[in-house]
Amino acid sequence: MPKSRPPTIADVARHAGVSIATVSRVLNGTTPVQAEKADRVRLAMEELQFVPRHAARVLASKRTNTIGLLLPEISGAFFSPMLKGIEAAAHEAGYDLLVHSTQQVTTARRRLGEHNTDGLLIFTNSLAPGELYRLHSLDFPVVLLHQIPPDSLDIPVIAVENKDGAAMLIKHLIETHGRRRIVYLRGPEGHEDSVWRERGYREALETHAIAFDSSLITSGGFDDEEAFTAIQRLLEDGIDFDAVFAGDDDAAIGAMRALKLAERVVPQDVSVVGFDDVPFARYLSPALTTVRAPIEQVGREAVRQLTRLINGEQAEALTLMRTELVIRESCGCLLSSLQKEFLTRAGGETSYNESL
Amino acid sequence: MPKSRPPTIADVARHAGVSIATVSRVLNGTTPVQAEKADRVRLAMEELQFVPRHAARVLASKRTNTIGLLLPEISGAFFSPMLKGIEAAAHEAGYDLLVHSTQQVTTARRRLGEHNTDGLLIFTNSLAPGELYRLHSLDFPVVLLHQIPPDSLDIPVIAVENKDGAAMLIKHLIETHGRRRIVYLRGPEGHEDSVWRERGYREALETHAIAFDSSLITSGGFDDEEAFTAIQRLLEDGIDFDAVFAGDDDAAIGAMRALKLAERVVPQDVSVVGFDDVPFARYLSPALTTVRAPIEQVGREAVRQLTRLINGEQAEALTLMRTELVIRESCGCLLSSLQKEFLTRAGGETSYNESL
DNA sequence: TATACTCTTGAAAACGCTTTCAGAAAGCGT
DNA sequence: ACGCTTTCTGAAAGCGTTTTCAAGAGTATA
Repeated sequence: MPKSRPPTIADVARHAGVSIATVSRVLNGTTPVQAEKADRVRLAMEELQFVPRHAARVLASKRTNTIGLLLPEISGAFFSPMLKGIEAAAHEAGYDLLVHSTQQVTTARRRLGEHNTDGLLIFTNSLAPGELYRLHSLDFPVVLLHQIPPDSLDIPVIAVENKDGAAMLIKHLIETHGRRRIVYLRGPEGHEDSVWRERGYREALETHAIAFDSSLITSGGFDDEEAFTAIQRLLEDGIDFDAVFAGDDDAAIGAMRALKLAERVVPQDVSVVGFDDVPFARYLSPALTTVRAPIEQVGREAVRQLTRLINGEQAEALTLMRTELVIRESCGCLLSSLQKEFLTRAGGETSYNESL
Repeated sequence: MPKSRPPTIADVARHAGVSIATVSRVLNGTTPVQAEKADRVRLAMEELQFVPRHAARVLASKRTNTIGLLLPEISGAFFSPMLKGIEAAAHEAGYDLLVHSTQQVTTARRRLGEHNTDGLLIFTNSLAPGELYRLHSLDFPVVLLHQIPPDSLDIPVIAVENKDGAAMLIKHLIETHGRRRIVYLRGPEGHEDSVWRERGYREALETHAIAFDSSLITSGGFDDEEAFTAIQRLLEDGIDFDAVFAGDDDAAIGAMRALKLAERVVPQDVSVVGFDDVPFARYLSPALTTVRAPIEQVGREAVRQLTRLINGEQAEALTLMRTELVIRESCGCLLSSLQKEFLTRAGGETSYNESL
């Protein structure tokens, strides 16, 4: 047995006594094949342990059956559910998933594009605009996640209802807890989500005739460390505030840490709310009040729109996934009896009165 | 301009006045090319916006420059840092990353293997043994993460020092906090990590001459829900215990929840410790004492070993990454003053005495 | 019985690169 | 000048599929 190279379609054909074209046909089900022959082919494939070479199929058929995912970095609690949704949906649609993170120097890296994928999912600003233009001009299927396309290029976008979510949150803080001086911890520069959350924030303020105070806006960077220092700075500067709307849940953690360190009790002294409702949000203490963004769904929906594009169908220009207010404790609500005890202040100070 | 198909190497060659072989050579740097010609080629590539088709290269060169990652499911706090390490290392080594989760029915799915990757990273038991045998018999590069190969096949393994980590943890519980009836929440059936952690647990018990009590061992499934019900069952059954060693941090969360619900205070009544030190561990309250597993490093190391295998070099048969004890509060240690207040029991019962 | 279809099938032409192979050009020692 | 290397280059042969295209075998129609 000198010939130990993996079997090809030709080997299968010989073994089954048919032509390679026929093997290809039973492989792809493109054209009917006489039942008995098809069985012989299948048997031969089984016996030879034949696995078609992906590259050859791609080269011949011009379809990669692969979609690419581009993201700025792999981190934060947000990432995992999104990837889960994307992977699952891609799988179901029969696509493989190629993942690239662009946090590192992209120079000289084999890029994701027409040459190795059928379409691209692009998260936030993980791709240079130039490349985006190039792909667009090629009519290459692309879907943006949490990012509006530059120059209103007609590229489908999937995002969550940031503005509404933020507005609900702020409204709750104002109406239920009487907060009026609410800090907004903005996300990273140029981040779409952050911009819309700020609009929701302002809208809610306006509704309640509370003047916008720019000294209450600072950057928290969707990151717990950054949020931590941001709140510390506010405290040092003696800025007066009674609530913090963190740009996302990760930032909320940082905010809570800074407040605890400064002996400001959450939620009695200061309410803290986040955004996303990542898995650990409910396990913080106090449990984080936040807005649930259907992260996994966003991933699934993105794949759905992308496959449409790939199939030459029309895709939704903008898909906004509904967000939902998740009220827990960090705003001041809903202290379950078993956790209330932990919240009672040591020195016997005013213990919190359940507001619901 | 009727010809709008993407340019091929032939177009570039024509445009630069050289043969396609030469273009290929400047593309890959395989053979020296006259400087002036090389420049012409590069210029032509630039002008035509030439991007080599991945499939064609793979087909011709038999190298995919892609590695595959197979995992049971995308979830848990553990996942994200591991993927981060893998992606980064793969990127640095010049490989693309194909991700497959096998949580769903794998039937009829285009699989990962020789036909579309140069090597595979296999996490826990995300691959049927039969397929593993097949790949091994083909000498296909494979590295296992957190899983010992069946029948001691010579497949490299990357794992963390589970036994030592667990032993350190249990030792700490016994020596520093005087715990003697320590529950062990085992991970999912057949999970390698879990087995070794149990060995560490037993070893530590033995060292301190504490008899092993099988009624203290139950399954927590590396999952917060499962751990929750497991602890509840223990409580209902009236099993007496003063500490819980959760199989991992996710399970620790579930355990803490169940204990709180049963009004057993952590860490005063019961110490709880986890394993992994996932990002949120420090933010739980009380902050989780656990063992730090260098998850991201595991990912990087796995890629390193895999690329060795791909390059025909020898790989390390077993790489055990060092673990490190992370002492926080849930064992009973280190109550920072600002969090102590939250731990004081409501009814004015014995407040905890700092043990450090 | 001839005519026109409908089904199946195989031969062969792509698909876009890499890589061997041999030859041309250039450099070198004598 | 003469052979001998050493460099560089192009022609052409794959790589393993899919996909025409045309033809053969039946079947139904006339």
